Amino acid sequence: MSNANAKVLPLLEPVGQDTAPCCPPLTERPFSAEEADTAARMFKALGDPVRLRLFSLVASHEGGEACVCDISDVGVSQPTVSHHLKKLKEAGLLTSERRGTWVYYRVEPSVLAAMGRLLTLRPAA
Amino acid sequence: MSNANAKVLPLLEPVGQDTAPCCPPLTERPFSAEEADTAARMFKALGDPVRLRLFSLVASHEGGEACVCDISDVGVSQPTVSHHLKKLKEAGLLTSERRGTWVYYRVEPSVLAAMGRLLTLRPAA
DNA sequence: ACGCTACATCGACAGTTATCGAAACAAGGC
DNA sequence: GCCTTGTTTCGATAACTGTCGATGTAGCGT
Repeated sequence: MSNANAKVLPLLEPVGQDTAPCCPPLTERPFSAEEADTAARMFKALGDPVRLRLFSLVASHEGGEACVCDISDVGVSQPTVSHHLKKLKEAGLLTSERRGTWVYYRVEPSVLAAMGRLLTLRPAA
Repeated sequence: MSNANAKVLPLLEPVGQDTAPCCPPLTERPFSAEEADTAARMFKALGDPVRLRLFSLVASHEGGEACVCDISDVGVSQPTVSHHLKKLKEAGLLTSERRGTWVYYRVEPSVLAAMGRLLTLRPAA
């Protein structure tokens, strides 16, 4: 198995605090096919109600992280929760770490900021 | 037919400039099932590369609007373009208006702002 | 070693979605 | 009226996605 995370977003690594993590604001110029593909993957990850709730649960949890046991009460089975968390992880929105029996998930702030920047309106134009 | 837009987001109408259009920031508190359902619909609409490109083309076009003929060059057939535009419209992200032979699409700024707000990080906490 | 708990993966199924070609519809010019 | 151009709708199909139960794996406690 060796969870070598083979599907993390390629543009995640070089993300700093002021570097453009993936794309310019949607309103700035037409997206290329590549940019659209990258950005759509992130939006799609949040395009499911269960995933959105899980993400919100992690993001709003004390300390910015939560173990699966804390957030499993969203009305679907445990395997389904695990499936969705994996999707969020593959989209680069969450990271996970095992500590003893439990696995803790936390949000990736830079990606969240990147998506927010995508949706900014034209300053004044 | 009578295009009585029967599927516009219910929370679109009462949106002002400072009222919460749908949900608090994702990081503020766990989303309810209802909130998640509403917000996920918007994210899902942008979760497709073709739709994202179309949306970006409209949003970045001169005057904030574009006719279908201006944005049909995204690599899919014309019916498919129309299909995606319809989806974006149903999600409340675009509005359309027919002027003579052409149909013009423009972005709904309030919804864009709402999604941006959803993704804001905790101010300082 | 054994069982128990927390979490992940597998395999299958149902529902949804993206895509196309063909056809219908709308507006304008002849 | 009829034809041309632009756009939407229709019907069909292939691919994807969410969901589950069963099973597998990792760590803790006895």
